[in-house]
Amino acid sequence: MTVDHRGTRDDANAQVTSSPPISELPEPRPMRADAMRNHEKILRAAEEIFALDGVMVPIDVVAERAGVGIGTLYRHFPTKEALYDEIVSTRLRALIDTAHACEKEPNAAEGMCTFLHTFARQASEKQDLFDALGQAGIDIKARFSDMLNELTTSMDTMRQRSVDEGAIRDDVETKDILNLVMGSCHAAGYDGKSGASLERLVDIVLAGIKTPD
Amino acid sequence: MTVDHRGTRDDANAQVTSSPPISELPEPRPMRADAMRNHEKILRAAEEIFALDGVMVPIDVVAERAGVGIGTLYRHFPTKEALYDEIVSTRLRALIDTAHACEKEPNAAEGMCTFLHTFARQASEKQDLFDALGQAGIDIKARFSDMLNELTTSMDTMRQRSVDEGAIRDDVETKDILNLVMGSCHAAGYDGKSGASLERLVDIVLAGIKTPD
DNA sequence: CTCAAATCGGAACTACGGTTCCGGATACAA
DNA sequence: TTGTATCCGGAACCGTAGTTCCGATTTGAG
Repeated sequence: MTVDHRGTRDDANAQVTSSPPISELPEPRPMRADAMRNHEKILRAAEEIFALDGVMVPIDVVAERAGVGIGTLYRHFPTKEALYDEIVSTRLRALIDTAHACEKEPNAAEGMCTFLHTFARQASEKQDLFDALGQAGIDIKARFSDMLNELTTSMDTMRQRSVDEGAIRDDVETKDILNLVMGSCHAAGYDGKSGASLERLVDIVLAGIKTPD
Repeated sequence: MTVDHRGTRDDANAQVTSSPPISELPEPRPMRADAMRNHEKILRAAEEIFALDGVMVPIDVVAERAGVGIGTLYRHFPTKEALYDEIVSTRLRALIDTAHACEKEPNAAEGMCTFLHTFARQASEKQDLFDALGQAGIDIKARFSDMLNELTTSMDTMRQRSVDEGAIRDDVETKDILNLVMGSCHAAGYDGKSGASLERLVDIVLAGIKTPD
């Protein structure tokens, strides 16, 4: 916790050696071929492992899976969290895009339905996403607060429009819906076969929030 | 993980010194007054702290709160998990009793409703209970598997009877309901004020599982 | 009051996960 | 081919949390 997260490492700066105020772009050199290859390998390994085991996996497991040493991993990502950020924010971004797409659906309630199903599937397939969204406490959420805001804002648009349509009740908050769906993911997750049952659970939530009678 | 959990300590055995087969109760001596007092203090402190902060609190925090040293704590409970067990199983027991009581309700669906509300309130007030029920993975659940079984069995009776009454849909599993309600607790928990909103969330779940139309 | 048994307290040990450091290997420009 | 800037690997280091150990203290029977 409370990590600095700034250039203690040679990330991609430290170019200018003398004459400070020259504002030319000093072409930071492309990165060696093997380094680039390793960067990719690490990213891919992290993606798989985080998806399967969540945030809690020891960092060296990722390194091993990628087939590189720990030192190498840390050369490319200054912190475990930095690596984690990379993966999760990509996934969050995709989710946000989906949300924006669903917003455009003429029938708001239908858009919401579509989105929640996608959301649930994503969260239950990618353990790391699930962790970021629910489990792990304040600190990890704070890290993605901007994206999280964008997501809930988008969801809230859908929700409000659905309420206006008279499709869902007006006394449910967006965050509630989100957490209810997370509950579904949790339930489905422990079964192993997260297939059909997840769909069913999300439908239950949808049934629960729709306008009575 | 994988703790022995058996008498590496002087818990309350080690009585017979010679002549093994004498089956008299060798009165293990009542425990000194101060020891008994400390035992109580530890239990009370653990109850409060676990309720507030969950399973993750360092053990020495509990000791400090109880006003005893770590050594003393370990004299009374051979393991952090042992202490944790004590607290959680008490709470689980109470929950099970409630479940059995609700089972007796003539109107099954109503009983279920009552139970779920109690359940939700308990889980959101006692962080440790919440942890044991949901969060923390396999290992911690295994520890309470017997009680958990008793609980879900009782719930399943209610559920089945409600289905027979035609009150709730027949394609929802008990565990699903449980996890949905846990989702509600999670949602309510982060607000701080877990009061009214929790009630509402549980009602949403109930609305979701009731027979359509 | 006296003393041994029981108990206390916390320093020290262990295990584990994140991070740093640096000698050795490698890529690639000249 | 050669030289060096860059990169690699993993041993070592640090902080955290659980647990053990043992000298100091306290209880309570005689």
